[in-house]
Amino acid sequence: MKLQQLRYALEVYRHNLNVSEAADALFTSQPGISKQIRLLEEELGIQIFIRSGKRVVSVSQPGKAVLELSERILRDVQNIKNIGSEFTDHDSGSLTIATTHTQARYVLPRIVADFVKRYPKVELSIKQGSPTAIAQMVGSGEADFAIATESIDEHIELRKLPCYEWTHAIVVPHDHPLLDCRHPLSINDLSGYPLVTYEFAFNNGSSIARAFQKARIEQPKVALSAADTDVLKTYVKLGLGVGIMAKMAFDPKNDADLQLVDADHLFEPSSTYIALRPDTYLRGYTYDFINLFAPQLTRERIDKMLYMPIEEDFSI
Amino acid sequence: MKLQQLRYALEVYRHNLNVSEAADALFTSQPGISKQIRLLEEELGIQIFIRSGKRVVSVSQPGKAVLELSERILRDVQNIKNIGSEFTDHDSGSLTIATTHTQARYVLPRIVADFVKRYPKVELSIKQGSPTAIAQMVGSGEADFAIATESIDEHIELRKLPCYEWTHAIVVPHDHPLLDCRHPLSINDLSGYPLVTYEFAFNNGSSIARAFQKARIEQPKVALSAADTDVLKTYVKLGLGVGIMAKMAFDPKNDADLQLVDADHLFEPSSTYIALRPDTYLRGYTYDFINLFAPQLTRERIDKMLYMPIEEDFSI
DNA sequence: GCCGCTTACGTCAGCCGTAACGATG
DNA sequence: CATCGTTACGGCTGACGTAAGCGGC
Repeated sequence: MKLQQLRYALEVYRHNLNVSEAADALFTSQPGISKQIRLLEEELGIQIFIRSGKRVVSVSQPGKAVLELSERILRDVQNIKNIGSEFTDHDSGSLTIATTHTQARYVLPRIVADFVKRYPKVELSIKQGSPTAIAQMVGSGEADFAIATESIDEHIELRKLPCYEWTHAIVVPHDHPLLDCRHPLSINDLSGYPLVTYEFAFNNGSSIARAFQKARIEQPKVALSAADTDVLKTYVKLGLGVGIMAKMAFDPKNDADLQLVDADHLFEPSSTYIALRPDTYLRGYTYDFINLFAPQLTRERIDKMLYMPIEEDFSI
Repeated sequence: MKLQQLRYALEVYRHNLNVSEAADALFTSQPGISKQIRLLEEELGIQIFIRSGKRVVSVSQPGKAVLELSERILRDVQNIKNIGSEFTDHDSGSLTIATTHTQARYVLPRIVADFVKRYPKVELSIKQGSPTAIAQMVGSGEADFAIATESIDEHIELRKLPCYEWTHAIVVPHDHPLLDCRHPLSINDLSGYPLVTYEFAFNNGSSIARAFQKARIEQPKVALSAADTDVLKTYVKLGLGVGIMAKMAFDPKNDADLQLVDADHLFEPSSTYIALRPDTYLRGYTYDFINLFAPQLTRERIDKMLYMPIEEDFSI
């Protein structure tokens, strides 16, 4: 068994079982791929792929298991290579962060500025996506870690490091009737108006969803569900409704035509997490980035959280 | 990077950093090993081993990390090969069980008899050892799983599947004064006599230790601490003291010169676990063995326990 | 001087790429 | 007939074994 063979099989799998395409992606010849995969199958005594005539049409049941293990093996190979780079050239390499819009737009910029100053040789790339998408990016190794404010898909085994808490706020145009309200706002005050908020705001486990559930308002009227805060603010400015957004995303300068109303008492604070695979070798600068982002997360604390033996409790 | 190179490096490490010995063990030439390791080091840009002159004297810090990952990679490679065997020849292969004396002597025999009848082609081997030793055997992949009654070293990440509960009992010779006791036995009754019990009986977390602690007897007099029940019974027969042993290890036929006294009310029941690495591919017959041992552990339940996403809770 | 690792070199397996062939829809 | 995979074959890299060299204890 050769590492190449595993790599080839995986690449075919990732290219919808198209061998030629996989060959192109790996900058090698198509017959080479075919042959090595057949050799691997021969060695194992099983078919990884199911062929119809000469075409590869699906993955066999044992093939799935083989591909899964191959993935882990190749990830570990990458980990070993990372160890090398870490010690030869400890301040160059790459770092890929998957995150949501709010973080990328309102929180990360100053962190990133610090980071690139300290590590100019690190290729930093930030991938933006939905909470689900970023969890998958980390799960597949496409990103080194995710910064997520929303609950993360639970079926992938990721470690979550809590970073900080933040709160939601209400925004409205200056002439909005909600501002005439003389008492502290309640959820019921809000529910009279159409809402403008994040598309995942009413996901299970979200503090916004919980607040409305507690007030027994099952189906608040949502005028617009935005993927990001900029869109959200734009439509609030247009008078489409009352905005519920992360308070930290309010910018007094650019949002002068909006009025911020505190809502700390309406919604429980949310947590921002860093989520990463427990089985990756972290470069020194990765620890530093996390530390810049959340100062309480020192290298020691991160290691402890990542490698801490797992407590379990199975009842018979 | 080649799998061989990782294999070579690991083998050298396992043979006390002796390259020639590793070469012998792998049935290859010594220069080959040297060269491949150097090539690997060159590719990674780090020294895995530290050399003094021409001798390999220790493992570098990054080398430790590399070896650890290599170990996992090679385990996964073995897993892939196991998948192959499972589908080509699903009732032959090998199964290695690490366990303690009591299990091997009093519980496993009838299970093993059933198993070998069902799977005559499986090479079954049972390794006996102390609780710590068997945990290490599983951790290192030397054994497929452990059957343990005692608490297991926590720092290795093993999954524990509860199998059954059992209780301790008291044994004494027929003429022992303890038998004159007219009321139900208490811990205090016991403490008047020297004890004969297992050497790990007063380990932390043991139900025997807890029972004595609860009765405020810190240092019971232990006449003999035995590694296994047979030794224990032998010395109780000699009148050395009062035996505390697993009730299931009492054999009315062979132990006719001993008197069994129930002690269910004195010691909490203990649990027997099967402990295994969560990252191994289990052969069909392995599931069957576990199921023979603990009928409630069906393949589905085992899978669920092994692959269940892990709940975590880290506070800031 | 013996043990243990490295260097040097010849041999050969096996990986890869090109080209021709075959099957499928 | 166009697309996709297999078979056939030659070139070449690189892994391995043998033999010789050399630094430590």
